[in-house]
Amino acid sequence: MQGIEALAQRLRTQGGKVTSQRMLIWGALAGDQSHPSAEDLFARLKPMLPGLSLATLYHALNELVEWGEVRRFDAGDGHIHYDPDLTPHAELVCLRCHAIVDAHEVPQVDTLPREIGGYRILMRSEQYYGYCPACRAALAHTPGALVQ
Amino acid sequence: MQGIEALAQRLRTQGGKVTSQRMLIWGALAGDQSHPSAEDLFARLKPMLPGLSLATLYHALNELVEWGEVRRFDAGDGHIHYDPDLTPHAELVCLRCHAIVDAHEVPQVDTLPREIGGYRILMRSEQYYGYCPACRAALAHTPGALVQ
DNA sequence: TATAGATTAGGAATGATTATCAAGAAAGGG
DNA sequence: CCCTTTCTTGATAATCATTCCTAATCTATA
Repeated sequence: MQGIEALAQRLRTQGGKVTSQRMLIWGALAGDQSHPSAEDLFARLKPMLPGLSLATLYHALNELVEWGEVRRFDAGDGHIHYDPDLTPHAELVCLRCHAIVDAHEVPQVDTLPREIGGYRILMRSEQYYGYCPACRAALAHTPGALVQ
Repeated sequence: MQGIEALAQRLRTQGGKVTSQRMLIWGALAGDQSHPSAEDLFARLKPMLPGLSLATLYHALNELVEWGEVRRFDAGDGHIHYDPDLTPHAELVCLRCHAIVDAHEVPQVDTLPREIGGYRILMRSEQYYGYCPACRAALAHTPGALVQ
């Protein structure tokens, strides 16, 4: 039920306007598994929307997040990352190099509570923080016991 | 086992130095449930450490995060928030006003896998995004169906 | 106490994100 | 289909959290 049509529908319902920018931004994000940053998306969109402004992109992304269409999260690298995948899944984030990978190994309950503590819940986010294989190897040569 | 003594111990083990700044920063954060930002902490520390530099605070916080002593996360308000509570718990984050509350209602497994997908896991983070009671009320007057 | 190396303070620099506002589209009613 | 209203966009300036840089200071160790 989440096609570009449904998004347009939800936009109109809320009094928002369906513009080519919004549709293309959403289209560029939909199905993406790479957790892109705003700049990643900007570079990707530039060819098909040469006049696009960064401000417009940020604005549209913030709206998508606030409407519960897209999730944003912090990997510790100074960039905000966006993820259109709202199905239950966890991410692995490296504390050292900030690499991000989806963790499909982690079991998930696929029912999201409608409400918790008075909050109306729309999305859920789960991250596991640690050291990626490469950084583990790099840290192994360190005297300390950071990585057992 | 997590006193200020234990932290000093771990610092020394890794070849790091135990400084009053680090101890006070960690002390100001320990036991805090308010998910403070760097600026919150700076204001709190200034009285007891007048010469403290923001750069030092940021540096210390980044170290604490990288060492797995403290968790950082993004509430969407343009600030990084820090949480010293590494026990399994979820947070509720408002997509509109960015209020953050611990969600003790959400059941947790209290065993953290040592490793997932090659990553050495140190911490876990779980957030539920939606609208807080106040924002739900505010949005109820909106024509759209954002909050059913 | 002397030395080596890590850490800090301070301020300048960086750079991602937002604000501003005039110009340009969409929605909706006639 | 035209008009009006309202929302959205683009361009650039502004913001402001965070990081960088360097000399001075402190910790650990002998």
